Amino acid sequence: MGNIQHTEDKILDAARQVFHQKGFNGARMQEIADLAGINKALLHYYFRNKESLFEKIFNETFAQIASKMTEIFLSEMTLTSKIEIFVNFYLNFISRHSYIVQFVINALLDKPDQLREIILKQNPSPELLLDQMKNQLKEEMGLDIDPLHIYVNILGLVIFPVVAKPLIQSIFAIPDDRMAAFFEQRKKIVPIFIANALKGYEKDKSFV
Amino acid sequence: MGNIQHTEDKILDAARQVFHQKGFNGARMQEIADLAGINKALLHYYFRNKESLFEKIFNETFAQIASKMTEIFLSEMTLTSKIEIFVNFYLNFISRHSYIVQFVINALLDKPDQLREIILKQNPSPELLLDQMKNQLKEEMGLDIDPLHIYVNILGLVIFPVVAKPLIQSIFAIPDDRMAAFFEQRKKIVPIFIANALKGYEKDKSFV
DNA sequence: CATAATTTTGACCACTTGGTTAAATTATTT
DNA sequence: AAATAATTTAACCAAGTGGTCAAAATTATG
Repeated sequence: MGNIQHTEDKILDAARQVFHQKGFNGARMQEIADLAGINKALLHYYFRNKESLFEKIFNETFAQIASKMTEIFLSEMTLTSKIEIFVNFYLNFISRHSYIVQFVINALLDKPDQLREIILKQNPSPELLLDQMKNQLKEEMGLDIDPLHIYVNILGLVIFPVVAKPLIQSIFAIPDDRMAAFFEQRKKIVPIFIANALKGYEKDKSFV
Repeated sequence: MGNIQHTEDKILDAARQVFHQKGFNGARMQEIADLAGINKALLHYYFRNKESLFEKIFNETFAQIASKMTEIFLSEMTLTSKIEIFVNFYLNFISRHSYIVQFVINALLDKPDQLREIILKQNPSPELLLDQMKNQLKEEMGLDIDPLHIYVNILGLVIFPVVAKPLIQSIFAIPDDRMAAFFEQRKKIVPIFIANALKGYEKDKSFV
């Protein structure tokens, strides 16, 4: 029947799939059109250009992963629990949608300046996240560390392995099944790793 | 004059610069030629195509960072010292050559399959690195953990922040000088973070 | 010096790609 | 039903890109 909702959704579904798999540069407008079962001109009828279509997909994707992070870290739990839940959730999420991490990192490296603008528009509440973590570090563990370090460390431990996976597999010649087991182990090892690390810092000494 | 060494080196210098800054897809053969002060046809006279030129640059770049890592971790020191030295060296190295990390990650995401082949040709000694770390974990700390986790954790803590830098800066609206200070702090915080983490694991309990 | 080999160049080509245009089809309004 | 608006299509275009080729310039060789 060619109502708008129908066509626009088909386009967004197709664009999501292609952008996620191939990134901005690798994606072809023709491929998105084909996948949506429409003409390339119609694609430009609905979305002015590649940039704007990409921006839409990037926004929803980024919001998807950022919102869960915000939800967990703004909830009412001990910091240790939050970290354990966060790590578990993301390692699970990532193992089912590994392309999403690669998609975001790829976009990040490809067009950091455009992303800056895009992300600023989303306007989440980053200060809240920092304050909350800072308080919990101080009150629950007696630590005076810039909370940004902790966030960055957590994310590095979770995200980096996914990005580096192909490299690691090549270098150490690890078969797929052992690699899957490796990522499974990380759900146990990483939260302990972080908890230990925090426990070990000298109390009441500033690291900022 | 026009001896081979001269022209070929000029090409490689130009290619290195352009590939490092813009990655494989972003690089233009014309730009490399211009930067080398030669004709585009001459570029193809010396290097069959873009792929082979890129491969050459990637190889030397990757070897450059991998060799230092091998050197440190195969040396005769306690594991704790190695980690501290490694983290310090790489945070310094990266702060002066941040594009190199981005270049490798970018290549990794862009063409993981080609990289697999390229890296396999380099044939370093990854098993040695694993064995050495495994022994030191066991003998110096009484830990029975897959050493790969530790390497991945270390690299994640060092590399991820560099890749995510623009994202972090946007989200938390951090000015350049505070960001530089942040990376400076990491030289102190990260080695402690890792050392604490390892110290905290229960002795003689297997985590593999 | 003449001839061959090597290096360098300008012009050119095939192909990809994001984007446009004018016409055709379908839906909506009067 | 006629006119107007919205949606869809086929054909086309301009710019960019990696790569080629034949000829010219330079260098090496007998």
